[in-house]
Amino acid sequence: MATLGVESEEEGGGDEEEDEAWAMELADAEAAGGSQVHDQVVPTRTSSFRIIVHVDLDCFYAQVEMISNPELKDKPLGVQQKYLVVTCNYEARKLGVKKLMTVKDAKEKCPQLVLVNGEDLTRYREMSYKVTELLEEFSPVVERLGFDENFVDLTEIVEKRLQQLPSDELSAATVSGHVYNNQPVNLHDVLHIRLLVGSQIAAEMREAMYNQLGLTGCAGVASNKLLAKLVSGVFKPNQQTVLLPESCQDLMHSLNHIKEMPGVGYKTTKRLEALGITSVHDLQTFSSKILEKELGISVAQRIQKLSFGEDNSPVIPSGPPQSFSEEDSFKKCSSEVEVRKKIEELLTSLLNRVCQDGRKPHTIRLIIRRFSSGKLCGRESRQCPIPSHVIQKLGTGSNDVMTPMVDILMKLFRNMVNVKMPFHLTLLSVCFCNLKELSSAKKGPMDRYLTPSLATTRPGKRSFKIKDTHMEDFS
DNA sequence: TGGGGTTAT
DNA sequence: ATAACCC
Repeated sequence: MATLGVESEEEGGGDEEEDEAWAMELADAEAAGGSQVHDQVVPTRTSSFRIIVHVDLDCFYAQVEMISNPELKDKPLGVQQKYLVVTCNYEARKLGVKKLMTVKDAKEKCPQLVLVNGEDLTRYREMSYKVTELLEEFSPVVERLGFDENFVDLTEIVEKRLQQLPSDELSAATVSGHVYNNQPVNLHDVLHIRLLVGSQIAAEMREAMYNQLGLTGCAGVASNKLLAKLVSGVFKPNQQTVLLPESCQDLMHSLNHIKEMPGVGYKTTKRLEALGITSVHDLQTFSSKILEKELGISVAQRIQKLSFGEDNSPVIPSGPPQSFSEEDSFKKCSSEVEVRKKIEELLTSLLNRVCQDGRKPHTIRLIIRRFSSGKLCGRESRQCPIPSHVIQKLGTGSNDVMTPMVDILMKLFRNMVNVKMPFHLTLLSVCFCNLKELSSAKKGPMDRYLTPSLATTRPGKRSFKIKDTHMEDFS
């Protein structure tokens, strides 16, 4: 349990109280201090100040494409999905192409634009996990955000490096990359020193990414995830920036609109605007009570703290994915025959992926989007458990697992859509989730005998706090 | 407007 | 099962 630089000690104290103290510290960034309780030294963290790095690859899909085909390197390149240029390299950006521009607009802006199709994510996904695995070598605490971003909690390795560093070398310590605001580093300030060491590790990470994978990216180093993420984007392609605590408010106020705050999405932005809140300063100074009544206590308290640059959310190791899904969107799909055909395509790719992963999904889900329906993003889904005899066949490759799966999905489909009435779909997606290490036989005491020591819940994921309720197959 | 992902309710 | 968030 000794993460985050806690000197764990076993004084025969109750585990339960230790867990409480631990959870408290996670929840409250200010709860530091060498509190002495009952003449027993409670894990005294020097401070609860963490060192977090956010690593953000430059135009990731475009980079992968340029590695696949080096002839694209010096040309303006866009990656296309359906009618959209989802990302593009910096050559293309110079010529006015933006992310998520329609192909039509992009070609108008930049007739020389070279387009490659990026609807198949396989190579991007594979490269993405190579990056995460490389970062995990520095510290196992790596959280993925999409395919091209990772957070790493550097607190522990920074401590280790400082302990190994002779004091005469400390005065020669230098920051790697930019310092936000050009703020001077104070070598007598322990927090500055720790961030500075963090910046050096960030530089090593970027070097390793380039040398081993050929990828460039940005990094931001700060005391929490929010700040690390915001500061990583300050100097943009292939550079890094560290934020010193004194410049935190400057960074927050550099945002021109609350919608630029990670954690404040489309819906919340609209509701905040309705309250007259548009800037970070507006949000900081708005009545907490009214905000809580308007957005609910949870969202209100979280985003208002975010507006001050406060974020106590831990870096949660992502581990292997929780789900695998494949989508296809189209102008029109309106017959059962077409639906079955699309489902078979999606399933073919998914079965390959699930087979490679090794774990077994115990739940399958079908997602659709109907035409028009006014709603943006109006999706509907149905899910059900995968029958155990089908699960068993999953790894074995040869047997026909396709047919029973398609049958299940078509039943889910008919449960959602009345096929006797006309319908018009614009998207189909299939998702495998509820992944388990082994297809555990039904249940009962024998199970523990046959598959010893294989926990069904993921280690690392909220391992504290959850009391380990033993849940049996639910979906 | 894509093709993915996550957690909370 | 949906809704919010992230890329």
